[in-house]
Amino acid sequence: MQHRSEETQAQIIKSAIKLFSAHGYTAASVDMICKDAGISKGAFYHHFESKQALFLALLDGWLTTIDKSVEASREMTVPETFLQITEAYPYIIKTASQGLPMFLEFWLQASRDKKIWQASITPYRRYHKYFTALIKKGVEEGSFVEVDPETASRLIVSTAMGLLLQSLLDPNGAKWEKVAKESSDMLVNGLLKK
Amino acid sequence: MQHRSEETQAQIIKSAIKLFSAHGYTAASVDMICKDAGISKGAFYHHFESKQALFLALLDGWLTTIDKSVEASREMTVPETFLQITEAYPYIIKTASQGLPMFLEFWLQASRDKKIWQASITPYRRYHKYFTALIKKGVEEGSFVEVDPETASRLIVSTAMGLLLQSLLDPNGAKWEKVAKESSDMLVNGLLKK
DNA sequence: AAAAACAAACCGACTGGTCGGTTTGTTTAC
DNA sequence: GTAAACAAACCGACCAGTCGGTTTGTTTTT
Repeated sequence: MQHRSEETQAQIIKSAIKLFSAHGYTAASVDMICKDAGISKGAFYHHFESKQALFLALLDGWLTTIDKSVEASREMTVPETFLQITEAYPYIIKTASQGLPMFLEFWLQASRDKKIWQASITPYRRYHKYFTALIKKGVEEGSFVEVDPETASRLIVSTAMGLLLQSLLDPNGAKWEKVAKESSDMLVNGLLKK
Repeated sequence: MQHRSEETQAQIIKSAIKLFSAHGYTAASVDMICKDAGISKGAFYHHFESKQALFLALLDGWLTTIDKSVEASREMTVPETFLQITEAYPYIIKTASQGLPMFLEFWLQASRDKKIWQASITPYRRYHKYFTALIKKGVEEGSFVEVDPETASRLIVSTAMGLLLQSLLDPNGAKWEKVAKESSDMLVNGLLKK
């Protein structure tokens, strides 16, 4: 009986991502999600306590994905890590363009909803801390120029987010993958010691 | 009767900004806006054709504000303009912290609604063009290092937006005014020829 | 091995309430 | 007096969430 249950839950999540992205958290109704997932409302409330609980589950899944990719880069040296991130940008842009409205939705909900805010802010601060430590290590190693790791971390994250936002607003306004690659090159070049 | 009418309209807009920011476009109802503005629904629909029309009016007003500040910097030299922007960051951060969810709301709605998208994308492209031309001029003048003006423009806008976003998510997580100042210093220093 | 007992998964009609928008009637200004 | 400005009652559609009942699969008993 477990297999069917898992499948249903996966289908709900899949439809939820699709519909929250397309219409927003408020506008995407539970009825819509159920219809899209091909299940009943009863099944929905069997798997999730509330609409918000589903949203939090989505957030959790998304964070797990990021955690995995961060974990994967744990073994590398500092410049290697940054090189990897730089090279991953086009891929991120490409894949994020679909999930991005969803990401923005998290952001917006977090700024309004205490529960969602707390679920968002902890991992955000954790990533920031990790990034800052990485840069600090790079500076201490001598592979980076002397910068304030705290600020540099915020700057890098800002760039990534800003580019994603722009690519969301105007997908055909520029070759975003190219812009992303060049932008991060500019940033990293300014950071790496020659 | 014109005076009272203008006052009512101004009150509707004021309440709309407040409530759209606080609850989002969908969640902020016309009833809520009317109640907050201290008017009736009849008065609302006398002044605005629809909820969306009000939203577009808000966008229009916001764009006019930006236009004015861009116009004000038309007279300056290129490095002067950038210096001004750099110094304006703390002010922007400070004032935007309340209006930012509204700004994000525009973004999100634009990614879903054709009408709002068209009202957003034209000025966005115009600003980008203006910014690119500014950097190009700076490069040609010799005051900037050799960069692709297109990319540099996107990068600068990205940084600004990313910082605003981060400050929205975690207002007390950092001294954002300081981070903004330092970040733009980093960027401009990398751009200006010494 | 078959029946009985059980529990998880699921269904869909229903509820109380809210939504954007309309209609109808009243007030206010000129 | 008449037209713009506003108020209030109202409409059908839709919302998140509930609930009594049904199906489906597993475990226990015989």
